[in-house]
Amino acid sequence: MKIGEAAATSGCHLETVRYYERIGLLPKPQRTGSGYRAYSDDDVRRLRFITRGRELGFSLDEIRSLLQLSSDPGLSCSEVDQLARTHLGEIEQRVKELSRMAKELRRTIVTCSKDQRKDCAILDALWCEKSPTTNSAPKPRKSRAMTDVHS
Amino acid sequence: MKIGEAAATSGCHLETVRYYERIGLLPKPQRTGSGYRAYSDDDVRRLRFITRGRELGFSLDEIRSLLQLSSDPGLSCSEVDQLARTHLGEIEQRVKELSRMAKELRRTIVTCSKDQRKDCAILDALWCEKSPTTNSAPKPRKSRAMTDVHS
DNA sequence: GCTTGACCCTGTAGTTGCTACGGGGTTTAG
DNA sequence: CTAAACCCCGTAGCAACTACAGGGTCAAGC
Repeated sequence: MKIGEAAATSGCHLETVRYYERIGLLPKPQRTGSGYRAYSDDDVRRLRFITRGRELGFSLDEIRSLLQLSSDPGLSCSEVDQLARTHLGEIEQRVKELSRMAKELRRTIVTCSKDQRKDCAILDALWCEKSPTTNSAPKPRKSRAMTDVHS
Repeated sequence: MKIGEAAATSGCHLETVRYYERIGLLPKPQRTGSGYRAYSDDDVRRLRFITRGRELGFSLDEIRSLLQLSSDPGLSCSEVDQLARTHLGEIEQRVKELSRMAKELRRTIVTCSKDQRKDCAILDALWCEKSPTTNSAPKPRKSRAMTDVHS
């Protein structure tokens, strides 16, 4: 199977397949006499493993670990489980953050569309003086002025 | 105000401030006699605008638009509103995708922890033969074999 | 006066996960 | 025999930073 077909059947971009090979996620495939990549069924399965992992939001590094764990005859299911749980936690965290964002945006958009004149609630929300959560300036060392501004 | 303080009060990394200047999101600030950046209150407000925008998930390009709309005396609130609504839609989409991922992962993790032996449900899910949604191979053009594999 | 350390400067390269390009070679249908 | 469709390689680009290396500045303490 040539690269184009391998890419199509595993649902990823042709250049992505070469990229996975370049970073060592996919083994270097056989070559035809004219230098074309020739993928075995196993290669394609591995590629599908990767794309499915990506669909589930695993990073390429995590997928690398999963592949390694998978090939380990010592069968370390608990490590796989741990990796998946950690990853799930991260996704849930991200969902929470995005939901918070969405909520705030929705709120702002609603109040904005009420008064469609002079003041825009969305811009106001962005310009607002609310100080960022926790941050101290780096000890201004008795910062005497800064009067010598030029140009 | 020097860069370190400006960064701290607006809640972003010092190098990020320089980055925003480099890409033209933040105007080039005044300089002290010794070449240090000297930020005005307006500069810092603008920086805060940017960081707040980022917190709401706007891209730097979107923030650039918001800043431009904001400075427009012709007051085009509807454009701001449109941008925010589009952005909200994207965030909601992302939340949906991530929630789907999380759901599938949770399902897989649960079934995996049941049988903590030979077969790992998580790896199985990744190795599974389920073909990717919609994808046709690129017309194998009667692809005659590929028998000439070498090396 | 001199050192120490915190701060600042510039420019460049790295990160993740691709995607796109230029400039070529190969294969096969018509 | 030509044109289209496929493949090769290497490099550069994207977003949005972050992290150096290799220097300069400045105030305080000894």
